[in-house]
Amino acid sequence: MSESDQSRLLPRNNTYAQATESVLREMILDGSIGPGQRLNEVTLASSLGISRGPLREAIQRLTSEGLLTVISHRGAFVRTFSRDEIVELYELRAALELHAVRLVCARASDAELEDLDAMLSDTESRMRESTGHAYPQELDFHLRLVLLAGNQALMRSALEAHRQLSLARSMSGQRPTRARAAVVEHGELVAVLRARDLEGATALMIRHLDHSMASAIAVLGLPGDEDAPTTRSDDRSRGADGTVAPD
Amino acid sequence: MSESDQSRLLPRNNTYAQATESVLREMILDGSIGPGQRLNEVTLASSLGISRGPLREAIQRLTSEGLLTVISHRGAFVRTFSRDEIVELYELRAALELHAVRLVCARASDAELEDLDAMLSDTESRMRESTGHAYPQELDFHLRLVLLAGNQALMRSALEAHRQLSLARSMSGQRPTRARAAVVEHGELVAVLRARDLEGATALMIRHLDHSMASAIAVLGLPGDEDAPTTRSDDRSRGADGTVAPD
DNA sequence: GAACTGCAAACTGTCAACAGTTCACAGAGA
DNA sequence: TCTCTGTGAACTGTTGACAGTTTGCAGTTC
Repeated sequence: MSESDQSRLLPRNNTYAQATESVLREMILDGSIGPGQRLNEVTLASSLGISRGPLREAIQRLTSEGLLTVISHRGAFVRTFSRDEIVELYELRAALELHAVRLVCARASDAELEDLDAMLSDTESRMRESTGHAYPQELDFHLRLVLLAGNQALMRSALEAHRQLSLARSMSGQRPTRARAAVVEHGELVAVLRARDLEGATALMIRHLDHSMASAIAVLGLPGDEDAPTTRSDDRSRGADGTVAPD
Repeated sequence: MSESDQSRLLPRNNTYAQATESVLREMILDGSIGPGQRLNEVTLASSLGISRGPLREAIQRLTSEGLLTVISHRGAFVRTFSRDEIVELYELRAALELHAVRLVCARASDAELEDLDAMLSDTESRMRESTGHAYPQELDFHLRLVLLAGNQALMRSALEAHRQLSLARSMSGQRPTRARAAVVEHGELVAVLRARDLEGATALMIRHLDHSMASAIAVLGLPGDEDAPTTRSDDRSRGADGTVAPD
């Protein structure tokens, strides 16, 4: 956990509740608060330098975003995901991103697709010179693709699904293994998109998501159909840098 | 506004905040609080017999559901929709429901599809004997279809999109005009689904959603690409029974 | 008459205290 | 030794009051 929590929260967001929502989301996604862990309202509020009111509002928002689970009179817990829930999220992504592919194929300008391609090459070169597990977290390739579809409602849903999956992946302490393969598949997808080949793009996207899902589930060690991991408090088994498998 | 607001809120939900969320959502969707109208926290809280805390939590939740818009230091407003936003929501529905069609076609049992068909006939007969604008609001045909896909994440997104469109439709005081046509198209869709004709079902769904969107936009009188209607307070132009165009 | 300034009322954002529930542990009983 | 019950600490849900912002209006100036 970075020690900037006590610092001024309001330069960007003009309300403690909004600022707290951002800070909390970050803490959850980067693993500062591990999956299954409970959020103690009075401790957390005082450590953030605010009172429980704005904190509770932030918790409500993150709950409807699917990052927290709150049980009445018992508290808010960082959400954990069963194998089935992860499959469902990938199915949701397929629904959204396959439609995004259709829209992009029909609407995006050549220049926009070229930008996407350039961004991808940039990622690739940065991955080559780094140790391999530094994946740019800023804005995922898939989210950029959805952004190109030019539909805010679609983007919002996609972002939510991605955040949930990012949290789900953080349930394992594993290093990413599929980053390079994913980038290659992204490249293929952009190529067929630039050729306006909708059928090809659709097929590639389906295969890509299947690979990604298989990798995620394997990494999480959830082979069977077992139930959701129960709420284990104090499991802070993740790495310090917060990078998790992309995609 | 029904006068049950002051009555006990907690039989079903065990928290005032949860109960208030349900009550407020209903009030928004049935038009008790018109689109664009502002929610006065102290007035509303006292009329619900609670304090501002739980009310504010409910407001946060409905905001992230897309039914309210809150502006810092100015208040929460029932959301209004521009033409473009409605188009976006229909596009989102297309993404979700076309995928649902694929899943249902592959997974749903014959018995489940038969149930869906029976439900439809029931709706049809009830529509025939009523005056025509009483459409069963309980659970829309499309949502039942998504439910059959057996994916909670998908269902959640679809439900949210439907609620937003339901609110959008309530912006006009018009009676529904397309209910009968919609039911017919639903019947055709179920027929091809029962034949496991994925291509046919997809085509029908696309056409059906296009019709539905065109009707919604026409009814709302938003022909051009004009901006979002600005926040008009005190526009209570809707009918009293809360029924709005289906679909 | 129009535009600007300053003030007051109304309202939202935040806080600290109270109330009700949950949970863990100690002690009694079998 | 094990199970059950009761009690108290810890925590969440709710409340009422305080603080800061917005907004409309009155008064002033040009």
